[in-house]
Amino acid sequence: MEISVKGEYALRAVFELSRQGAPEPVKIARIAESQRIPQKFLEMILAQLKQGGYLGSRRGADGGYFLARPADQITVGDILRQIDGPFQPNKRPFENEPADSPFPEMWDRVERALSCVIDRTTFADLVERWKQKRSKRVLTWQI
Amino acid sequence: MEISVKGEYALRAVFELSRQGAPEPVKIARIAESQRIPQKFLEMILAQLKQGGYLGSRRGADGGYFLARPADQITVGDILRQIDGPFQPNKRPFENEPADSPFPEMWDRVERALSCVIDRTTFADLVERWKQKRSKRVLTWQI
DNA sequence: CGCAATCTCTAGTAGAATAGTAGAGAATCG
DNA sequence: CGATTCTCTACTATTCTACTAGAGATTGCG
Repeated sequence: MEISVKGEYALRAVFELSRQGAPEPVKIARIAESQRIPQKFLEMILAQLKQGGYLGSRRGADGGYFLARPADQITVGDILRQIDGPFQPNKRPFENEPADSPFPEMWDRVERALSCVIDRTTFADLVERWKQKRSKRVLTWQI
Repeated sequence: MEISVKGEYALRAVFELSRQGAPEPVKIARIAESQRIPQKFLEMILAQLKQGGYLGSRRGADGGYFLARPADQITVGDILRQIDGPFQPNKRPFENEPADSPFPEMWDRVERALSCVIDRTTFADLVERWKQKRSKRVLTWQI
């Protein structure tokens, strides 16, 4: 019942790209710096996200990574599953469990409850909430 | 985003004790056999659950483990947290994250969604569902 | 009491996963 | 060309997971 650091990094990286909004590529080094992620580790993560079809990239002087589709079409669940693998606690260790075990049903409930959050939260949502929070902070700061 | 095998074993063990209903202690060996859990591993798990106040035990000839409180007052969440530790993906790696990060709020939502299932499901519920399932099976079997 | 059954406590361990690091290679742009 | 940046392969220290081994402490019974 843990989210890996790698998964968390991946979310932050995609959030960073979503926040820019611009279609220009962002360099790994900049993402790493602004989100405080070890750069070499981030390289692996971004490659994995590209391979999943969520990011695109360009090499060379003005290269970098960018979203492969709009931020409102990428969910938190997409990214977590791409990085940490599927979340299915149910069909794991017990091959020969009795057919009337009450646990698979419960795991289904858990999965659905979780899905309601992570598969419905897009990065556009996250950016919007972030903007709202920031504007509040600026307001109170001004008073 | 995984449940450990140890956690799953713990759930099955407590379910086994709840199913009996009887206040007589059940031997480790029997729980291990009927739920197909390595006995020595189960010993550690049961000790941990006792230490958490969920189980009681008695040594000697007719010894064994038993529920320390009624099955409708032990939840799946209780057991999972006792074995696998608390589920809080939020306050983990980023000490110096910006105050306007949108992630802590999202992790709160996740935690609440999860809690709605695991902290509301008691072992009495599980036993009841199991009985229902079993009676259905018997019925169709009889037709 | 003596003894068998059972829980309890300490220690160890093989293998996998996590969270990285290092460094050379390939593409892109001016 | 050559500087910049992504890309690919390989390596590694540390921790975690899922166990196992064996001696010790309690309890109930005859």
